[in-house]
Amino acid sequence: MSSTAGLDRRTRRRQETIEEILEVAIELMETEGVAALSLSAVARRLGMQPPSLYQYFPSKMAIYDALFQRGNELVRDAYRSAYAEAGTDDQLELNLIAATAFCRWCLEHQVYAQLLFWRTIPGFVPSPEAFAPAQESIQDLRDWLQATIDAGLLHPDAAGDEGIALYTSMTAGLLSQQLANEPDASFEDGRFIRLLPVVLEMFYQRYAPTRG
Amino acid sequence: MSSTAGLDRRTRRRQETIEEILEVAIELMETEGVAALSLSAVARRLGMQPPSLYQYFPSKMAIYDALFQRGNELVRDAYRSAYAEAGTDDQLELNLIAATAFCRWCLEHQVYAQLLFWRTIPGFVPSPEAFAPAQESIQDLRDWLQATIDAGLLHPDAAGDEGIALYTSMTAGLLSQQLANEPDASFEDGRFIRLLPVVLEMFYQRYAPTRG
DNA sequence: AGGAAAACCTAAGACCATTAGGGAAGTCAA
DNA sequence: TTGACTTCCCTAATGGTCTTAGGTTTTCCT
Repeated sequence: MSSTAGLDRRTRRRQETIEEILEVAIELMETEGVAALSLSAVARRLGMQPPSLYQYFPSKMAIYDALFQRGNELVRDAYRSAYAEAGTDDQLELNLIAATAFCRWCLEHQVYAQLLFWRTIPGFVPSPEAFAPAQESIQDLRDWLQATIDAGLLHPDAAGDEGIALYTSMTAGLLSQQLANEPDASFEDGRFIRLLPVVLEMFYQRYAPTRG
Repeated sequence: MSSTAGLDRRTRRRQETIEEILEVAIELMETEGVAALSLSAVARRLGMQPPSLYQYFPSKMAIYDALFQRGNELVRDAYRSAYAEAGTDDQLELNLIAATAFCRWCLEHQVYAQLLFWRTIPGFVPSPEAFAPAQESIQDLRDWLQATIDAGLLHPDAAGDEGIALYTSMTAGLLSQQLANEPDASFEDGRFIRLLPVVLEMFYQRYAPTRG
């Protein structure tokens, strides 16, 4: 027992350090810019020497990768809990609630959003593991659209490839414009992001159940 | 005359060097990534020492700024000539032609697109001069939408702030998704960008002239 | 041809990521 | 408790980055 307890303690401390590194990395990216992350600055803030970080991550890209995965998990958790806690059975309203939670999270975590959806870090390619939760999110969206179709509120094409591409493009477009042109606006006041209900409405119009 | 001719020659050579620097910078960004631009690499390819570049640009950010301005001018020229050369009077078709030219140019000049629409270079803020042509483009869009309204094909709200925000967000969304997820696809095959006529159609639906 | 200006250089400072290798501390088994 | 092993963190060093300072060479006009 004591042997595993010791091991646990060690791995727990290690895990804590890893968390700290990621946390500091996010903070620095918030002030300096996502692509301007400096391992030296991270080490400095942790009271370490830069090479010590290599005990925890094999490279700077590995830190980006860990954050990519974490961000995907966090945003997924965010919209899933919003969805789960919604007090309604209206599938259309549920979609809006989930989309709102998703976009709100992105605005409140712009560093993650940049990492996840723009992928502009030179040389960074997310690993399959890090990418997995993103595919989960796509599947969630597909499931919800399918549920909306099953409820007779959308045309079956809405959950097809074109529907998904349209849905993600329209929401990503609002986010993209908001982040690039008015990053400091709130979710409510943002000139672009406040159009989220509008674009969903447009999507519903295009995939109205009676269509075709 | 010879005095001004000599001066011209000198300034012309200088201008040529500036062009070369910008050209090489774009090429390097295409292969290495936009944020990974290295002045040393630019100098190397030009057969110069890095400090010599400071004769032409006061900083790396100034190069980004020049490219930001140039990109805005180039994309503006691209959609304007497509618009001018279109052999139709149908305002809706003209809009599609201009939007297509715009998006196609962005796909063919992804480095510029990243610089112009995502603005993820840490520390880079475009100067007012560099930003001016971008505002011109917004004005062009507004003018065209207004022309479409005047032709009785759109509701007056289409050229309002919400209309513009919607229009730019929807096209930017397609571009954003295409660039991030499928950057190598052609304009015709791109899973996202090929939906451009679809989103324009949705826009027309929302701002149908009979609405309200 | 002389003088000014532009173009380019070297040297240096202050950063950066990363590798190599060593020492100190914690942990485990005997 | 002691010896061994692992983890953690360090210093030193390599080779890269942007940028400034200051000097030299080339170009050009009078």
